[in-house]
Amino acid sequence: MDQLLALKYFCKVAETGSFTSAAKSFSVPPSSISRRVSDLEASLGTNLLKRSTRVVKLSEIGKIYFSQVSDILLQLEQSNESVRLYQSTPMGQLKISSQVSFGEQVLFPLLEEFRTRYPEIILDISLSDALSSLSHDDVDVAIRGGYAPDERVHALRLMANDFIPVAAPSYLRASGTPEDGFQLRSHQGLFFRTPRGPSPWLYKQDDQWHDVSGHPAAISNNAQWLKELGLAGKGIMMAPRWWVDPFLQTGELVELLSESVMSVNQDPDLAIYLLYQKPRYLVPKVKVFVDFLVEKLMPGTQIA
Amino acid sequence: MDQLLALKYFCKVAETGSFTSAAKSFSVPPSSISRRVSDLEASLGTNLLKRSTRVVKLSEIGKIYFSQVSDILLQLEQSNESVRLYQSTPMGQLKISSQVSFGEQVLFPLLEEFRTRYPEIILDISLSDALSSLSHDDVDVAIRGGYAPDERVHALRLMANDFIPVAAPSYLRASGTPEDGFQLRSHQGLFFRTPRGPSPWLYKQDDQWHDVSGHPAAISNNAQWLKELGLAGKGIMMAPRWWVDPFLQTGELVELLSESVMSVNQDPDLAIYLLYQKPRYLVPKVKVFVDFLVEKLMPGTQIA
DNA sequence: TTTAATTTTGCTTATTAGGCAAAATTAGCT
DNA sequence: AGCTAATTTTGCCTAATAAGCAAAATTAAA
Repeated sequence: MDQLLALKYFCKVAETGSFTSAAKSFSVPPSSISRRVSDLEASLGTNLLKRSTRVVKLSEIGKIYFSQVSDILLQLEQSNESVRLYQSTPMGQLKISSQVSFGEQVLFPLLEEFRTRYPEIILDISLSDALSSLSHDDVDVAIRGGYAPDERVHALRLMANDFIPVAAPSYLRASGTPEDGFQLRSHQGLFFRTPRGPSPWLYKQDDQWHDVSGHPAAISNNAQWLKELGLAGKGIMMAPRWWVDPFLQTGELVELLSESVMSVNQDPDLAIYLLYQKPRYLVPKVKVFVDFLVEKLMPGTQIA
Repeated sequence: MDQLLALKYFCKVAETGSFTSAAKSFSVPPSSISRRVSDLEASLGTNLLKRSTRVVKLSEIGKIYFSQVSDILLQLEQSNESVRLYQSTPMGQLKISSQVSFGEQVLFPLLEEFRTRYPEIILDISLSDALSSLSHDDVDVAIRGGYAPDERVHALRLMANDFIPVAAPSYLRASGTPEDGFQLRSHQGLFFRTPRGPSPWLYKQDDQWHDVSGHPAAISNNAQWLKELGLAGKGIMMAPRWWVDPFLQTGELVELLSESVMSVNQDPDLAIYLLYQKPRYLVPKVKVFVDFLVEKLMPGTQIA
């Protein structure tokens, strides 16, 4: 028996005092109402209504049951409504995981505008360079360098992630400016350690990749420290263009070998990806965040 | 969709963290659980669960919905339980309607025991000689003189209701003791007025009924006043034997023409009936009251 | 990478609600 | 008091939907 339906029918009969009018408001024949209410009474083993052809009144226990059940139905309707609200307006906790450096340099400056635009969204940002799969961790969206992972996940290419060799003018004055990729091997290197180990310096010549990593002067997973070392002229470092761009502008760092093809990875399409789960029903808070990042970082782009 | 079933399934999945275990506890195949929960999610347009083959976790809105819904289900179960309690133990308001004289003389002395035996029943006694049909008035049981009415009503014969002519010794000394039914016509009469008019005195001779009503000395629907007049020797009165029995014992009233067949009604089976509705599901409070009256007034009798 | 537990899907069967018409019930009218 | 008309209930059929089973898909863990 569809008990909830029976309860709705019963309450309507109790409210209107008539099976016929209840039937009208549900657009079903009166016989349906009669049967459902009878079933309900049978399942409870009680008479909820005192029937007579003209007037339908509640029995003593029917009155009690009605007052409780009508309240319960109201609560249920409110719960359903709150879910619909959640699905129609951006709200709730939005858990974002991002690479440390991207988060610090790109993401954080944007978030204040996001927060004022969607005050009902509570941001929960985790910066980490450990790659966390969306499914395991309790994360709504993740921002990662690399390439598109499995298919259950939307991957949106936010921006290129080309690595270029850079050094401070002071270093170049002291150690010389490399004119060729292979010369890098004799230089001091500041290496970023990924979870898969220190990123090598790769140099492409005649469709062949060559490891041209210099002498490690420092290795760290903390990009900020490496940047400080680089600015202090302690060595050459391979860094994403977007990350060192401010220093290239001021001349605090200089791009090396701009004519050559350099990378830290043999995959040609290194990029920053925005990853989010692809559920049957997309949650507004996620959608507006994705839209927001597209708007800010990929102007003029349509999301798929 | 049976939404309530879906909600129960969903809550069980949320509690156990597994479709399979939920399926076991409902003894249905896991596919049923899966489908019902999917339907529920579709009807709400949301993902309540984050599924992965090993672990099923609640989504953000799923957590909220679950906490609300599980409470609602609990409330509903409590309401159902309270109905079952009502159907299994005597409780609630018991509305009794009775003839005035029967109520005063027979019923009231019994009720204190009933009240102590069933403290959860709140008695609501209406004494009236107007015959109220059970269906119209909000009455659980009615006690009426007469004979069995329609079939939707249980009629239990509580006791005989033979009317006998009585008078005070003082009256008989002053006006003489009638030796024959027809002599009553020359006597002073104290008449009880029923809703259908004053009750006549009927005398049966040779299978023929004769109206032998005396001169009306007083007519009233108030039996108490008539009784006082009778005790004061103001006339003869036709009264139920059970009503005047205490005075016959003390000699304050004397039965007349005990050899003759007298009545106030041509129906032979005048009796006091206990009437109560015959619903599909008998309510305990009514049942125990009926049983109680049978026990007290009809010792050794089985109720039908 | 393979394995094994779990969920989902495709199909059929069984159950249950809807729908219509006729019968039964009864409040109100004359 | 009997009749009328509105209402509820019942019988029977159809349509919708949940259950049941097996196979496929998925994925956490070994």
